[in-house]
Amino acid sequence: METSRFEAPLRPTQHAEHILVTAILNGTYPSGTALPAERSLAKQIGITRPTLRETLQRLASEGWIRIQHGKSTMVNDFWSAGGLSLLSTLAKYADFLPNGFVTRLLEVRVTLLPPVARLAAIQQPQSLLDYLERAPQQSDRTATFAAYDWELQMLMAGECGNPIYSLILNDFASIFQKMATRYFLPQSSRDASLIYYRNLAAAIERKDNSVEEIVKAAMEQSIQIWSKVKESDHT
Amino acid sequence: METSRFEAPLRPTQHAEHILVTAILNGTYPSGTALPAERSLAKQIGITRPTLRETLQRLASEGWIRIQHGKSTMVNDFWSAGGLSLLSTLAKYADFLPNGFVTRLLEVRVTLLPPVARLAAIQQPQSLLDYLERAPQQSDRTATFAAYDWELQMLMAGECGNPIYSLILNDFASIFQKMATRYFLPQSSRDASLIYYRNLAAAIERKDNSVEEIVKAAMEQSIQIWSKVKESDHT
DNA sequence: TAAGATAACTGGTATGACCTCTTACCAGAT
DNA sequence: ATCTGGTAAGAGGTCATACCAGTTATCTTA
Repeated sequence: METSRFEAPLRPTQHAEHILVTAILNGTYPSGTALPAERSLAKQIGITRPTLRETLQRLASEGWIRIQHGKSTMVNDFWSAGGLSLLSTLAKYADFLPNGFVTRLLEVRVTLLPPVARLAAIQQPQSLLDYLERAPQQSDRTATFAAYDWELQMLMAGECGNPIYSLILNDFASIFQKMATRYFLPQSSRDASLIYYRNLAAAIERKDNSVEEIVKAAMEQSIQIWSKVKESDHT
Repeated sequence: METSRFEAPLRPTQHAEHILVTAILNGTYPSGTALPAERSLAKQIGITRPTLRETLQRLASEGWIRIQHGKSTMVNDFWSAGGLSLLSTLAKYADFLPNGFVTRLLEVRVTLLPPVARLAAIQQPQSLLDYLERAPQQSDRTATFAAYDWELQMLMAGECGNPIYSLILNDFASIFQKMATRYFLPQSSRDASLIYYRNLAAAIERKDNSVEEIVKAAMEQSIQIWSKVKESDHT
C-alpha cells in the first residue's frame, strides 16, 4: 500500500487530494452526489478553505468534480466526464485501478504509436537513428531500460510533426513510468526490446514503409509480455 | 481578438488565466524563463494571491508552468511538457493556434476513431444502431448536426470497452465543438455525414469487419472538407 | 394564486500574517 | 585555500477571517 517505507507527512494540499480522491474512488462520494460544502469539508479534512480550494480547482480541471458558483460541488463520473490528465492522479492510487487497466493503456498505444513512428521515420529519420544507436546494453539496469524506452516514444512523438501526440503521451507518463520498472525486470523483456530497437533502426534505414508494422508488432508483443509479468508477480 | 462583442467583465480567476495564457502564448513570458513572484504578479494583475494561486495551480496541472516550493515558478514549453487538457484552455485563445492545428487534431482522430468504432461495433452493435437510427434530417440546424456527430463519437468511445479513449475524446471536446459549428455550415458537409451514418449502420449490421475502414474513410474525408471550409471562410 | 422580495444556503474573492523550502552568502574551522 | 555550517533573503505554501456574489427555497404581498 505504501510507496515509501516512511510515512511522509503529506502537505495539506496533497493530504486533501488524498482524502478526496480516495473517497471518490472507494464510493464514499459516489458520482452524481454533492460534495460537502467547502467550509465543512475544510474543517473535516483539517485544513483551511483557501488551501482546500486549490485542491478542488485542480481536481475539477481533471474532471473529478464539477464546481458551480452558488450550487453544491458535484462528483463526476470521471470515466465519462474526465480528461486524460486523470491518469497522472490515478497513478498515485493504483490500488483502485480496475484489473487490466495498464493493458487498456497498452492497447491504446498499439493504435497510437505505429502511425506516429511512421511519420517520425519519414520526417526525421536521422534523429531516430541517432537515438537508436545509443540503445542500452543487455546488462544495463532496469531503470536504464525504462528511461530509454520512454524517451524513444517521446522522441517519436516529438518528431512526427503533430504536437498533439506528445500531449497524449505526456499524460501517459506517470502510469508508464510506474509500470516500466516492473515490465523491464525480467531479462526476456529487455532482450525483446533490444531486438525491437534493432529492427526499428533497420526498417528506418530501408525506408520501405515497414516501420509502422514493426512498431505495431512490438507494441502488441509488449501486451503479451506485460500479462506474463503480472502473472509472475502474483506468484 | 475578442471572442464576444461585449466585454464580459471576467471574474478575477478567469482574468488571471487570460492575462497569463495570453502572455505565455505571445512570448511575453517565454518558456524557460521565470514567472514574476506570486506577490508581485498578483499586484500586477490586480487580484489577490489566493485567487492567483488557484489559477496558477490549474495552469500548472495542465502543464503551462512548473511550480516548486522555494524556487521561482517557471514557464514550460507546453508543447513538450503539457498534457492533453491544454486543448480546453487553448481553445479559448484560438487566435494563437498555429495554422492547421485543427487539421492536426483531425489527423489524430483518423488514427484513433476507426479502431474504437470497430471495437464498439463488436461489443455493443445494437447501441450504435439505435443511435444511428435517430440521425438528423438534411434540413436540421447546424447545431443539431454538430451535437449529433459529437455524441456519436462519444458513444463509440464509451461502448468500445476501453475507457481511455473516452478520456482522450473529452479533452478534444472544446476544440471540436468550436470547429463543428463551422464545419457543418455547408450543406455538402451535412450530406457527407448523413451518407457516412448510413454506411456505418449498414456495415455494423453486416458484421463483416468493414466498420473500421468506413470510419477511417469518413475521417479522412472530413479533413478534406475542413480544408475547403477554411478556404471559403477566408473568402 | 402568482409574482416578487428575502433569507439562507452555496461557491468566489480579499487581507495580511506566518510557515517552509531553496539559495546564496559569509564566518569559522580544518 | 578549502570545506563546513549558519544565516538571511526571497520564493512558494498555509492559515485565519471577513466579505462578495450567484442559487434556491420560502415567505411575503399584490
